[in-house]
Amino acid sequence: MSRRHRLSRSRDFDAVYRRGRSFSTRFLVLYAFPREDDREGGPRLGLAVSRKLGGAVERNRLKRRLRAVFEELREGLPAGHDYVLVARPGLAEAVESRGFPWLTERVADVFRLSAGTGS
RNA sequence: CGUGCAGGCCGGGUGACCGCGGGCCGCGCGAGCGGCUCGAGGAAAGUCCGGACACCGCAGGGCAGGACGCUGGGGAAACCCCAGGCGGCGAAAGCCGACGGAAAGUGGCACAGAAAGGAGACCGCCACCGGCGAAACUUCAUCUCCGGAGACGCCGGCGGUAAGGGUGAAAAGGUGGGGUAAGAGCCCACCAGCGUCGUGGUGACACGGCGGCUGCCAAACCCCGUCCGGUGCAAGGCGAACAGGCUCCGCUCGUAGGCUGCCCGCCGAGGAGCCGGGUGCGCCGCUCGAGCCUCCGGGCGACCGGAGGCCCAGAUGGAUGGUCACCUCCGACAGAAUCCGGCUUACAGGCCUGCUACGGAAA
RNA sequence: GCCGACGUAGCUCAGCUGGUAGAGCACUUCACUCGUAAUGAAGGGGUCCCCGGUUCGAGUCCGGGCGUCGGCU
Repeated sequence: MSRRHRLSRSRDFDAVYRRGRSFSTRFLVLYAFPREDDREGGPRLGLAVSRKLGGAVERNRLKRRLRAVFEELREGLPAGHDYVLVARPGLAEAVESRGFPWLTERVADVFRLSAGTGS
């Protein structure tokens, strides 16, 4: 997942949080926001994994897996959108016990929610 | 071989496909593409010590404050390491120890207890003096009666003592003997501690002789010795962006203010507050360093010296992942953010070397 | 990443120079009331965050660990 598909600036995060819509499930919260200046570029993702989720190793591993999932799903997402995916407590343990395909499904769920409302 | 102890090391590997960050080279005006190569740890952690480095205009002196504390050595330094001493634990190998000074001063030792440290004593014990005492006892005088003195007991006085006394964490060196009216390092032997002299050792200290007489607490204040300016890469530098108004203090009397707390000393023309506006970005610092590996030499060792070789993460929303296969069952703690040296804490499993005692086996 | 503060009863906090832990609210019981509240009286409740060390003795002093909350771009 290259840099052009990530959110890289604090102001981008602020914009998504403040002006985007949010969708939540048991383990994930997704903020979605359509960019105004660039409607043709690919979707971009930012991640938020707080220290409540665990230590640095655990949080890094979780972020890698979420990026891998995003990479799989990216083709099916609408262009010109910025997303911030927030992990909720318990997600890391759930992934450890239920495996990567389960995580892929959960992320797909929350993205379907955002697509369903149409933005 | 098993248990125990010490030291050192590893802490997933191989292959396939799809991906990520840095550097170099090539192509392209450019976004980028292709190739090669490198890409987390022994603790990267906690941020507990010590530095390097940077800024605070120059860091100057003193006080205050803080840190450390057996000896010698190593090291840039250290709440670090090595060797040794002393003390404690263990059957041993070995392990642990903030381990200067209580004979400089101040202070504390609750409750209990007579007393918690320079007071000398509440009870008790003992000598002497005085008074009282029915009988018995000893002795003097006596023919006998009567009587005197002693001993003993009680009371009072003046002294001597610290052996003993419910207590307490701790009781004025300990144990035994002599000695005495009763006692006491008063004297003696041994032991513990202190001082001093001698010998050995660089030294801590050890051993021996002599001497006097002895509580504990400095992780209580403190004394002595050594060391320390503060802040921290969110330090700091360059660029980009914004650069308006009001109020108060002061203007060269070195005053306002600054140089971490105070004083001296120095600098000294701007300083403080409120509202508004901008930034919330790019580049540098940023990784070659008290560096790593091998060999040789010195040293018990920490370590030092020399030669040769190597380049070993530099991200900036933050890079190692996903899917598989095999290795009989693959697994602990855990992720660089300026960089080093240490300490401490966490850690499945496994390997190597040496040592000790006990058990077993073989020769 | 760097720097700092705190942890004591169910809650909010005291506890100075080490001597055996308290206050307010809350809780329980009783009294007062027809009943409740308020008030009054009595009472219960603590690994002083954890592990070591110094000391005769540690909530207090000294190390180490854990947790919580702040500040700095």
